[in-house]
Amino acid sequence: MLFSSELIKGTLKTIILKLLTENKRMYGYEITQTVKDLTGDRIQLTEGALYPTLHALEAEGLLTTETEYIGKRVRKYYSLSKEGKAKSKEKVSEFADFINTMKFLLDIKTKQA
Amino acid sequence: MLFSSELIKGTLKTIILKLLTENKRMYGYEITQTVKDLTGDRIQLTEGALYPTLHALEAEGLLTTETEYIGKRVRKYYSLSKEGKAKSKEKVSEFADFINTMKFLLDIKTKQA
DNA sequence: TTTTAATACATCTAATACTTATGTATCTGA
DNA sequence: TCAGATACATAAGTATTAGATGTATTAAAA
Repeated sequence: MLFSSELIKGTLKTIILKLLTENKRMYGYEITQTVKDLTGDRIQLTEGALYPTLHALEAEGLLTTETEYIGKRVRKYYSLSKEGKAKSKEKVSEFADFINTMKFLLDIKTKQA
Repeated sequence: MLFSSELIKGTLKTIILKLLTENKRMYGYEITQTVKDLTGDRIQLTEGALYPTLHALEAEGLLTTETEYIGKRVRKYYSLSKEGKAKSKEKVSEFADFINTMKFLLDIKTKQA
């Protein structure tokens, strides 16, 4: 990863939930590629982090799954449950607050979208 | 802490280095109070996290120390070494990039300073 | 045609960082 | 006088995750 991995710690769940808010359903590999593409290779999720996190989110009842076969290959799609949608908003909002707090603390100017 | 602690993970060194860039010298307790004040109680550093980190930064050669007595009480001041100053810029800059990347990824609008 | 790279799932170990708990001691104000 | 704040610090336990490894299929290149 381009970013020191410590930085990304704690943001993985938020990233996954947000992506699923916008894409309805995604599978693991797709998530890694989408994040890679959207961040210009700056964030590359490792499988060792991704899959345990997906399983954890599912166990928390935030994600539901459906399995499909593409040819002989299994593909497992993840979607947000109702609670997942609520949690997603909450997490993104918390992260936005965090960014503002840190911007102030570190006196950072960010680009405006 | 108001922020879920996972969010703050990986930012402690950056916060310390940045504060020392602006204050020349600070002692541990002062750092915890300054962060608490500047963030409106949203980030409260615990001593169990702070002191090991200060010692680690010192061991890396990024900080220098001087001990003073206030009455009979010891106070240990930390300052940035030359390498520490460089590292501070680097860390803050990396974090700024990280924020921009995450803002884009999560589609967040932040307040401009 | 074979073999390499990409797709796609997943687990395990070791390292790291942090929280929580604990410990010591001084100073100040009610 | 004694509780709360100041001030240092370590230790044990928890959690996260990078990196390694494993399995298998499919597509593309050599």
